[in-house]
Amino acid sequence: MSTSAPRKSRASHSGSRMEDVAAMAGVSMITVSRVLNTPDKVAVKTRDTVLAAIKKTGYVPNLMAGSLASNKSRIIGAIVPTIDNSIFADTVRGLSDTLALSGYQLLLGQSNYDLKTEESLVATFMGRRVDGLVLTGGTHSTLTTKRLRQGGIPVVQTWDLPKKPIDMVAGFSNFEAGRAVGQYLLAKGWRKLCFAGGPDDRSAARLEGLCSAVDKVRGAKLRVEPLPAGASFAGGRKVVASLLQNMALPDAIFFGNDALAAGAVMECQHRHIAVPSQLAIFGFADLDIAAAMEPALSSIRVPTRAMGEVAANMLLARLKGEPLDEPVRDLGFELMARESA
Amino acid sequence: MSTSAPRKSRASHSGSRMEDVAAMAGVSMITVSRVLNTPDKVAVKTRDTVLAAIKKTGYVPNLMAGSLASNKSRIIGAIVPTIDNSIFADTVRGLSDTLALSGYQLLLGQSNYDLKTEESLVATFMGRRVDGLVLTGGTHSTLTTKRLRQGGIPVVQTWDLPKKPIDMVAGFSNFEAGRAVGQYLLAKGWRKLCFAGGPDDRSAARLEGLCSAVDKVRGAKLRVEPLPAGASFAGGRKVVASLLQNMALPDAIFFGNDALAAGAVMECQHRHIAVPSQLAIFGFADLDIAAAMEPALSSIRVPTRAMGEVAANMLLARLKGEPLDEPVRDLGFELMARESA
DNA sequence: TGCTATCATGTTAGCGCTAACATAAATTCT
DNA sequence: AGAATTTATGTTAGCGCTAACATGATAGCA
Repeated sequence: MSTSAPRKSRASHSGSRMEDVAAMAGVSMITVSRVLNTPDKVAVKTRDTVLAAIKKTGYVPNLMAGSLASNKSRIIGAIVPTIDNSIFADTVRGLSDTLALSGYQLLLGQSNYDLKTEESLVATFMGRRVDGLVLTGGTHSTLTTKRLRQGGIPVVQTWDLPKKPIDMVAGFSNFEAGRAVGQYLLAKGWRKLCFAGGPDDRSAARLEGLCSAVDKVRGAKLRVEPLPAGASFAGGRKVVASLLQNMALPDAIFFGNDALAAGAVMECQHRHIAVPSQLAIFGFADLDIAAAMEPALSSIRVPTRAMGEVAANMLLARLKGEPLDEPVRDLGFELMARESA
Repeated sequence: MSTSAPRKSRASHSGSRMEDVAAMAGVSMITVSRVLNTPDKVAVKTRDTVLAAIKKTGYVPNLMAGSLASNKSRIIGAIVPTIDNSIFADTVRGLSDTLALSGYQLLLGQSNYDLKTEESLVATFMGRRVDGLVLTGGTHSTLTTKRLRQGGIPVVQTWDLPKKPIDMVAGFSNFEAGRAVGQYLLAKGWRKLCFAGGPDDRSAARLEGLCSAVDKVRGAKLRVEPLPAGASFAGGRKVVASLLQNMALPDAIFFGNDALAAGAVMECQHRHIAVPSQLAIFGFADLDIAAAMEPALSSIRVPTRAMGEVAANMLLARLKGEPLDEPVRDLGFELMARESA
């Protein structure tokens, strides 16, 4: 019989607490805690009594209190430029699925391609004591980088291969991807190339790669068509339309995204421009639509989901204290040569 | 001069704590707390001193500790079937953006269309003491419903109009959407209709609506082509191919998703089936591609992003203690009549 | 000028849980 | 059998912060 003191002042909304369960089961609080966290360390009989008490009281453990006491939140923060872009969504899904298997939750933030926003998200996430952090890309504000280097929590950068990683990396080389596309298009004989992509640093890296290929071939020219962030079919159509209007139709366009590229193909069909003979179109990310449409879209297949999974596994390994053989993993990409280029 | 006792035993990884900042600024901890949470209640001069101390120490407040003490987490939980479907991604984005404006973060969970998974996510989220919860759809396990009704936290259901809402709703009627499509297709003279959609309850509601329209018209027939969850262009192509193979091509198909519908259109183009004269195709969700493709896809425009925004605002209002005039909001839908049907 | 209202800050007492150490009981070993 | 180990449970002391109340200083008003 225990003297369970009734709840004092500041009552929370919540129902029963661990104390109530412990009282009902006739054990101490720590035993209840152990039943929940390390059941193996509790005798089967005791465990069953406690479990019964939990069920009876409808006890829901307060994980925030647990996190504070143990200094482990079981939350991983992830920051993506935007979630309404299916390519990042796939990475988030890979992350979320893998983390869920180990009982971790995902706190999601969107930077909207803005380093300042990312900076404040990182600060908030650190304040919430996330156990780990996943970032998109390799470019961050100096404050962000500094905080993360000092913070002592594991960090994975994805979607690129930064030269000076903060900690771990699960990505691929945007530069090499751009170069591969350049070499491919040039090998096919096209000389007037066009790059139509967003303003972010990963697009920039692909553009650099493309440039490096173009620079190697005499007579090859490159035009850059800057696009706002956020890919859309309509955007792709517009690019073709405006290029045509300016009498500046190139031989081939490398888009920052398959949605843009697909839109461009649609515009070409509308205007009876033959793809690829009159205009070759190359996409990026190898979305579902790329292989499904006609003409099928040539594209770069990127390990979208794998980056999320690998990032999650790297974090989990680190959190378990396992040594990591390879903190920087290049997951590669694949050039999918199809009909459109 | 304050006697700042050095940190005792169980040291956490973290840097400075509120105590250190308070000591440096020569004030009590609660003043630091107020500078952070209710700056208006602190004299400007004191505030500046404290702010300077915060900057100097690089103090990052431990939000978990704050949450525990105040019983407010500033975290909203959201559960979607899957994030890699752009339609839910839009809702998540609306949520996240709106919540961020008020300093709330989003804890994201994926149910994979499984009520048991949803149930355990709800339990975890409640354990984390989220301040509010956003659910997709109106069908949940009885335990989930019970827990949420008792839990006392604000809940918003989205993407449907449940008959017995748990709490608040920001959705639209899938039944009415299905019926609207049925009436539209029938009015155009098509009689052999086909429904190709997923197994979830919202698809089911649309199918019911479609049925109710079909039942009213003599000679109208409906065939159901069950599809796995998860829309894809390739899936849409397959539907047409298999229907054709079985010599069972209907007059019109209502798909559960624009990606499926777009795939179907592509397959028709491939097989030289005229759309809509030989086969009408109707999509759902009015994704970007619907208006951009050719023939443009008829579809149901759904307030994807708005549902997220409205859900967020409902939660925020409730958390501020403002009374809510309309706990159930039907955000409607719009039938976009284009070329494909 | 005295008396109340307002503002600025401080003190006390937890929020609900777990780490670390302590103890008691059951087991193994020599 | 007695010491050394293992297993099962308990006790103590916080994790880092904020609510609630208390206090002292300043301003407002007749």
